[in-house]
Amino acid sequence: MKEYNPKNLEKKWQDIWDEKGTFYASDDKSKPKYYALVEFPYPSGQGLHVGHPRSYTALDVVSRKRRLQGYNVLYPMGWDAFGLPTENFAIKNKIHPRIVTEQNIARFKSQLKSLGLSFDWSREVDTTDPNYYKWTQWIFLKLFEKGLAYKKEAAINWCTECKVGLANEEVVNGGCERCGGEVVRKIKTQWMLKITEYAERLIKDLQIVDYIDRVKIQQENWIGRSTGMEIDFAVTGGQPIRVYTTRPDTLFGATYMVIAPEHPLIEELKDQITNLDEIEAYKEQASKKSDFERTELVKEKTGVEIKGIKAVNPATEKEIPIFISDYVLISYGTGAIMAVPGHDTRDWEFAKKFNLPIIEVVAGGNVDEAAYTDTESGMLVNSGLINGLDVKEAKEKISHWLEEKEIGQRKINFKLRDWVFSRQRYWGEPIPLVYCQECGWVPVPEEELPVVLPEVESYEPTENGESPLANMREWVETTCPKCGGKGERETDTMPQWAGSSWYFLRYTDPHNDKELASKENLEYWTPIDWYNGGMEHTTLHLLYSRFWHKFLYDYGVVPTAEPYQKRTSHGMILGENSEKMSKSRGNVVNPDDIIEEYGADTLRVYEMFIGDFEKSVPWSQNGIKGCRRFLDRSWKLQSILVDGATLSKDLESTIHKTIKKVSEDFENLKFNTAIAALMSLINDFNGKGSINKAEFKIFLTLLNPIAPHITEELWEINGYEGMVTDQSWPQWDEAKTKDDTIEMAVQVNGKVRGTIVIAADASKEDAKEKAMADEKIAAFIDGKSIVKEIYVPGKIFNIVVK
RNA sequence: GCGGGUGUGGCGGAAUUGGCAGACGCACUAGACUUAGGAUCUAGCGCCACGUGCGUGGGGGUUCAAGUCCCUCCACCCGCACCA
Repeated sequence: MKEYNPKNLEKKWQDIWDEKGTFYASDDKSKPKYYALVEFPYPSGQGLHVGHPRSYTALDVVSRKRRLQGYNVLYPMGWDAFGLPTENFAIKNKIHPRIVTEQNIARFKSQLKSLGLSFDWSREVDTTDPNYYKWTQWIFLKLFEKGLAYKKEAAINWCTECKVGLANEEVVNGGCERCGGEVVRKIKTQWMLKITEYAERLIKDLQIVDYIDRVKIQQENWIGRSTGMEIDFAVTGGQPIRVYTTRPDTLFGATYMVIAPEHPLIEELKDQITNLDEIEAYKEQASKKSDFERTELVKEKTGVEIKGIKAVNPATEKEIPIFISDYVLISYGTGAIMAVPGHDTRDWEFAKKFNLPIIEVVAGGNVDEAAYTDTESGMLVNSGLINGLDVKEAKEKISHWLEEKEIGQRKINFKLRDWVFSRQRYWGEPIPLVYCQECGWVPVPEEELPVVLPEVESYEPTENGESPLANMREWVETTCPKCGGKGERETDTMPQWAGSSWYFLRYTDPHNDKELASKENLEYWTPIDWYNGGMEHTTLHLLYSRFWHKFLYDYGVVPTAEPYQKRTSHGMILGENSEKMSKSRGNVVNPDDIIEEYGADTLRVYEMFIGDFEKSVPWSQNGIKGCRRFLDRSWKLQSILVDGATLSKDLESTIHKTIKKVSEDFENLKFNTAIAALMSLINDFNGKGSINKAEFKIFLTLLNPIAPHITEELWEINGYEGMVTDQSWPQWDEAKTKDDTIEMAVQVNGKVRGTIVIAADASKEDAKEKAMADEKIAAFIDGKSIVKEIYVPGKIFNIVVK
């Protein structure tokens, strides 16, 4: 028997698969299709992380199994290659981001190939390829055409030292990550996409897809639909302030108002405000904080009363003070709230600090101690016309009253905000618009796409916060496509999310230069049958891509309302010390090293066996060794291999059970227990001392999706016909998975006191007879009287005694 | 803070969804083989006070029966919109 040498045999099979195009999806549409998708990676300079293969191997297992089941499988891979780290690396090392990207992709690709993943490499896509981003730009133009892209002022993080716009991640403790300089929020006009227009459908259509619950819940909460009221509060000497509240029932308890520091009211009423200096100083301070910092409850509430103006509570008709405070965000609701300290925790804390009156309007708690926020029980008090009602009734009645008086209207609100789509960066898709003094923003004609990124020497940020492209006057200055006059190109680029919002469509027809993909191919391949990816993409990537897909559906480009039929999520792989793997922690494991030492099959088995697929799990070098041992034992089965075309009697039932277990576990992300079942099967083979060819064949086929190289090799050297990839998935006979006799636990007063061997369908009488015959069990019953007997056939027999 | 999630041996985990807690693997211990062992094989392996004992983050409850259901408390992890 040859030795198991993964290094040689894995390369051998990878070359064979490549040469034969074994895993190319066919465009022959007569076969049933299966589209499996994993998130394409950002090809970072660090190379592949051991976390990547967890997801990729999982759906590789599913894809390989589907092929054996006769499906035409599309399992593609590509590169989400625009992005900040590449650009920063390029600036720092004076290499063009194009070159950096190419190098990183080459590295990633060779690493992925060495894992033996069954990707269809003929359909590889790269978001930075002009032939690809042509269509990203095309989609943007369609969004623009339909009025879903618009310009709006929005805040960016601005480093006052480097004079650069920063990503949130580049802001560390309020300072610039690179220079430590002060970071403020600077207002810039930015392109926005109206994802909020799709908010309702993005929630509703979660009902028609099969996503794991926590993904659905997180998306729903992120979209944050709430029903409430907008209510106008009169202001002395000015226009009324409109607030949004989900608790109109507490209106009588509103003892002051708070507006966000950015609220336009301050500008409007600045002539009447007597402490404008103080207000401006507070605004200045607030501009330095992110929304996240501002809403943290742990910190002390801050704010300033706006002196010189007052609001009037429309229910009590009392004058109440108006504050500005940074705990109210301009981006949610109307940017102003009615504060009800008795029944909102944040308002309560603010009221305590500024000594404002707290009025109880829902009885049930103690508003001197804490805000009473319960909406289930509790009755309205101190509330005029709604006294004595419960919260639900009160909401209805006060809403009606406000509508009649025309000072309030019902309003559905979303936490979801529109998508800030501009970046002042070089390494992204140019936004294909031209600004003309005469015509305004004009789209670049479709036939002129792609608008290619200009190749230049310097892509460093500009002094004033504009994109690096703004310095490239030759590129910027153009003619207006509409009137032919002078025009200037938009110099902001798209965020990295753009390219990843539709990449899965391109895989169906990656070389098409007429459309983003042909109708026939989209009809055949979409929707994606199974999409696996990280939980960290649940609220952004997943939502953005669903939004684009729905837009394309409305536009008539794609045939389905939802892109992904099924979505699952894998847990993170942590370092051996249970902390997140990172260079700075020094706990990074490089998959190349594992493949070098143990082989790709061992790494694949390990990543699938390591633990519950959906949970995060620490890396373990010892665990790797155990998985290599499993493959060694699989290899050594050859030494006990004998002839035989049918399953031997004593292994038949075990094998059928294992086929069932493995088949089902692969469908349910339970790769760990599937592998455990295969390990047990090996133990059974070794226990018996021999394995025949029919049995070995099934074993190899079951193991193949997880460990494809070793199984092909064993298939070949033991004289089986063809390749494992040409076989069909084994079937199990349900009848043969059922045991005739079982060992049943017998309990006395709920505690197991012994077991009996009994027919699976035995009667209670049989069970009792057997149980009483058992000395140990009998001893526990002896001298006591039987009160109750619970017999659950096939499961348990419990005797209750007194 | 808001939203989501997770707590089971020394470790990763399993448990047909209310029915024998600890499958499978790692680590460890003993033995075999061996010139050798970080190889291989065999056996053992939750805890202790060794009992009709205890045990699934803590406390309480429902049930003949609870890791699983209910209440409550605690700890940890992930996301928070310009990282991908």
